[in-house]
Amino acid sequence: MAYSYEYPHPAVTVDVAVFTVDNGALEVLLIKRGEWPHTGKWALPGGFVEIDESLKRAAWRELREETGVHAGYLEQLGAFGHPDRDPRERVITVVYIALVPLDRLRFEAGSDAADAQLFAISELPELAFDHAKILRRARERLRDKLDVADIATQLMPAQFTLTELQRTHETISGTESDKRNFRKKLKTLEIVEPTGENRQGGPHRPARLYRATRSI
Amino acid sequence: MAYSYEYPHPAVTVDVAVFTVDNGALEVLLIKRGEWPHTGKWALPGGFVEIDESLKRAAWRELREETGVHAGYLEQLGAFGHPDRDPRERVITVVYIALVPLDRLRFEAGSDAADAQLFAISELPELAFDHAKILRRARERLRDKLDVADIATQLMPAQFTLTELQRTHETISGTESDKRNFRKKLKTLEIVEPTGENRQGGPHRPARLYRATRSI
DNA sequence: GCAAAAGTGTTTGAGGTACACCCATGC
DNA sequence: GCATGGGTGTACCTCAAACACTTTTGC
Repeated sequence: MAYSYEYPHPAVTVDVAVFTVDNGALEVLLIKRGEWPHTGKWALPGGFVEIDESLKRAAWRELREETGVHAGYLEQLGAFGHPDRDPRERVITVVYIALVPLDRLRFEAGSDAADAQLFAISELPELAFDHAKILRRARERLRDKLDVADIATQLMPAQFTLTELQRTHETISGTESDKRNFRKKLKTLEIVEPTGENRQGGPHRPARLYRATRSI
Repeated sequence: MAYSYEYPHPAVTVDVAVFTVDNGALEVLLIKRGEWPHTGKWALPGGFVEIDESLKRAAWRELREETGVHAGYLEQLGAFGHPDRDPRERVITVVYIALVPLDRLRFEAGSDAADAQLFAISELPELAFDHAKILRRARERLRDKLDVADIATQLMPAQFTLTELQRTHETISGTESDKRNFRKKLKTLEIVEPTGENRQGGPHRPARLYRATRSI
């Protein structure tokens, strides 16, 4: 008990909602808790903020520890601090949203590797703490802020079909769009370009593969 | 030194950016600091989060203490936690944005009343801590999220002229709009209605006064 | 040959933008 | 009577939405 203060201080953590896309479906990385409280439930990866570490740096550290990723999209969602969200002590958490293409995710490398798993955002398991509420807010944030260009550059794997891009956009925005209108819009935006390769995905015409144009 | 922890804990504060509109100009409430650090500089009103108090509740408390206001628009901007933003100890602050019509502001009633003052957002004084950065982010948030309906219902006084509403919208959005187009848009939105009164403001035709329609 | 997804243009309507003059008042 | 801001309508253009058929493959 080495650290004393005149007034009570809360603990501060960062939690990271790592989103990715698999086959047009939006997924989030969760860790199965091995300790009390909420043993056996799933939770966002996270941990305590070091005393001389900025919030964003702490978020990067957590992201790197859990996924091996050390670059990409990382944005603060906000602070969550209901007094009894954690039964151990008063814990205020600052939540970040990370977007990582599936083919750059290496969540087996994390320390809690055995119990890390991707879940479709539409089929979440029972979540620890207030993480269900946090994920609802994270999803709202994605819906409001993420446009097709962000999805193509930040969230899709290196190569993808236009239908996969459209499915992802529909999942995130919560709306359906017309195939021809969607592709027409992509032409004017100039955010994707064909790779020249095709992908065969079943008993039908092969789909042309695209990549995000690296502008910036 | 009554409160001890096994690991170092940061202090957590809430700061509130209280915005209002005076005569079409966007203003923010600042408090002149009387103590070290940053003595004499201006700062956002704020204070420590009580150990059993939610973040939002702490923001309401600060808002009430400084302005007497206990209802209206209050939204979290985010957490700011650079390790040396405060020389006393590690302090992480959670910032809230409040919108208060000028005619409901009673900032004389606050405890630090003598040194509370409204400043036009375009003419800020030297600010304490990282509050200049915080206010830039707050302004961006208002620009991105606040539409004309929000301005009319949350930020304008009980009665206002359409030109004042337009000036405020232009200040917040950072764009200029055409008078006729602006008023045409207001008609389709149905967010304001005439009060029947006029206001004389100089050597010209009197302006009709409007109020926000209360349609929740 | 048939099931299954890929790919491809045109028409229409709504909403945003550009633009100029008369009105009521104080001095 | 003149300076000052208040108040009003039309034409055009851009962009989003609606809409159907042919192509390529596996079985």
